[in-house]
Amino acid sequence: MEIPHTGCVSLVPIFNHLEPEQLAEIEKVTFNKRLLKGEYLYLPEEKSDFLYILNSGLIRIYHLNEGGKEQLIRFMHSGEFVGEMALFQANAHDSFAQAVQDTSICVLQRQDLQELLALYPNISLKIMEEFSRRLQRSEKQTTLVSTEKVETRVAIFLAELMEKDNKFSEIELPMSKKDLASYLGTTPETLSRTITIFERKKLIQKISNKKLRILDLDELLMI
Amino acid sequence: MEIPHTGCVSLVPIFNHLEPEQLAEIEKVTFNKRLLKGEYLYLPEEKSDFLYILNSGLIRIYHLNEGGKEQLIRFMHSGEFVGEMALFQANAHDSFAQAVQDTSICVLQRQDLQELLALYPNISLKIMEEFSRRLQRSEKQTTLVSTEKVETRVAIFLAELMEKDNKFSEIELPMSKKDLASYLGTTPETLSRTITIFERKKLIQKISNKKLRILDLDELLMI
DNA sequence: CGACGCTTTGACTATACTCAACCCGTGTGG
DNA sequence: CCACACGGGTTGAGTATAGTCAAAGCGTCG
Repeated sequence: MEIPHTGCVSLVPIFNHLEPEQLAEIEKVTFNKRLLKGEYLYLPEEKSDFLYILNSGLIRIYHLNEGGKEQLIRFMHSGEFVGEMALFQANAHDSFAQAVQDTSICVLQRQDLQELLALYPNISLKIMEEFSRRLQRSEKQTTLVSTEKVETRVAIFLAELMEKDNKFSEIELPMSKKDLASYLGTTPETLSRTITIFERKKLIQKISNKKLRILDLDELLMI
Repeated sequence: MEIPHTGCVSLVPIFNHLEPEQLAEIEKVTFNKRLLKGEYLYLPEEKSDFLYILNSGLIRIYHLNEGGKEQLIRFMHSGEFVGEMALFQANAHDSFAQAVQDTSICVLQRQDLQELLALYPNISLKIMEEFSRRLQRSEKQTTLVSTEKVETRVAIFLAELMEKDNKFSEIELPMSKKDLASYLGTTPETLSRTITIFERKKLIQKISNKKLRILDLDELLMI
């Protein structure tokens, strides 16, 4: 399952300021791990001593509340890392990390990472930047979920997609509606109804299951 | 307003692994800032090049949504730091930081901090640990707010207070009910009603405005 | 083709918000 | 010292919002 020295290191943003020779050093201490669709990278309460960096594929990170309800935290894309909870903090994390496609991952051991950090302090800066981004995003998400109604949350989400991805005002939902509902702190039923309402108001237009056309961005953001 | 070399550095957790001589070095580049109750440490969109470490006092960090509704993010207590958004990330933050008491703060400039990080890599580890904790807390908060109903959120909050602070099952609310409502993603009215319901059910007992006695922790957590 | 899971729609209900009134404690000024 | 204003807190009534449950449609994969 684990094959050393796989060459994924050069692709990783947190290392992209390093010289080729330094990357080669890092290569030597990384391992590769592969997950099939549906398999888990880790489970809550697991004690894990690794930093995982996603090479290719896609990982879905979510919480489960007491009642078994899912809360999607985020997706992890190529180049992003996870596992830091276990590395920098005694506490176990409490999330699930599940591959939604076949996935390839760089694995770095705690010990090796800590040596790297001492050797190349800029790696720390990169990691802190990423943390900072994630934290900011997470705090914003809490604000959205707790102060805005579902319609507004959906509208904002669509508008943000639009900013990244605005080919002819067409956007593609980056996840299933079920996951999106969970991410936005609502249910699939309510999400579905909300999208239908937007369509009736001529704000958007369904193209296919995952694709939408934004007809009136300004009006959408007024909601 | 800003008085250099104030001696606050030795109290700061992220530096507590350093030697006295090293602390003295850091002292030289820190400044002290004082805020009166109600004053702001920073506002959203402000470009700030500083790391702030709270020496004494209390700071309230919150977001404002489009409609002007407040979302309390967290309180910053002695020894905690803030300002990292501006330091590690190009983006401006989007929160307000307001003193709720008279407050004294250590200020470190970007440049100086970066030099310190290069010199003492362990500081990075401390900061990452703290980020990690904050991120975990924030993601958990999102989950709570979006998957649990208000009763449950309040119950969990009280139970967590109890764990820290369980002198004779008496707990003291660490903030006003107004702020607590915002923190828990609800309104003061609903929070008030919820507490009254708990009291009617003999789960808790009001002692004073800020103090409660927990009568039945197990039952409370069943909700 | 059938099974499964995701999605949509409908009807009903629970939950929590809004608005308004009132209470209470504290601090200020006459 | 009292009166009053102010902000926080509580209570009530009415309503909006979104959740639940159920059924049926749709797509995809074996």
